[in-house]
Amino acid sequence: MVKRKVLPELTRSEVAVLKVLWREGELSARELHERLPEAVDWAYSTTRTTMDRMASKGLVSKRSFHGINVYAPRISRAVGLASVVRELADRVLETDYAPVVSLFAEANALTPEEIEELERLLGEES
Amino acid sequence: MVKRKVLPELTRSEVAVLKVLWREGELSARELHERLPEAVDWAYSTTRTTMDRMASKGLVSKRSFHGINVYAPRISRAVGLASVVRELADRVLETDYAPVVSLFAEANALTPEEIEELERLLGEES
DNA sequence: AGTGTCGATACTACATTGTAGCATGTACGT
DNA sequence: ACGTACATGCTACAATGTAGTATCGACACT
Repeated sequence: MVKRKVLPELTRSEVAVLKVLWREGELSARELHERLPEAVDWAYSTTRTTMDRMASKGLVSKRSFHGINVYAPRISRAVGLASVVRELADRVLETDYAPVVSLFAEANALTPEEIEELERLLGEES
Repeated sequence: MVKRKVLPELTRSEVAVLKVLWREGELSARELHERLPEAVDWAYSTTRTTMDRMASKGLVSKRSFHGINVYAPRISRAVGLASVVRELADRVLETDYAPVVSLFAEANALTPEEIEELERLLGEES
């Protein structure tokens, strides 16, 4: 039995949000919105909608803290980035995971443990 | 004046289709459908819809040849890949274009000319 | 010649994602 | 007690993802 790897399929928007949460931890919608990179030029309400949908899907947790909602990632960086790596390697580059993992490892400053998990998640192929 | 670089924003589906067309040239919907990579697991009608929408947007040309429609790319590999590189570098990795371009150059076996154009399109930053 | 089959086309349909606005509620300063 | 700031829940609409149906022409068969 293959124990199907259920790496989530992340949209571009979801990756953008998760990246902030991985870096900063639990945040309110407003805080997250302000920390989104420049390239993500959303209206605040767009951030809100995106985060609520992500909460419905289980990608982030949502809890009320003294009246305001705070969100935290529910998938690890390794899992999230593995998903992006797989998508890129399989559908765009059609190449091995290895060089893509290297690029991500450098750019996202992954720890050795994260890199290891990432490779494990990808099925340690090549 | 900055001569706004109008690299198109390509969806994942569009990239998948373009990749086939860049490799094979002009194809009918059926031919293209059969040549899509395994990872793209569409019904034939999905391929049709996607291609027609791409034709409407000007990403591919569509002409009737002896009764059947054939499609050809309207943007070069350099332009298409530059678009993907930019998206990846800006929104996911938040890093320079250079290492990403390298990865793409290798995986997609770009010619030196294409690499050059790609870098030019990205604004030869770092 | 009439008819069934096959592939191609045009058209329609519905869910998800991208993007954003509005109405309402609550805390806080004055 | 009241206005001002945000926060929240809801609604909306366009683009994209994904796919089905109706129709039509070419060709084989009877």
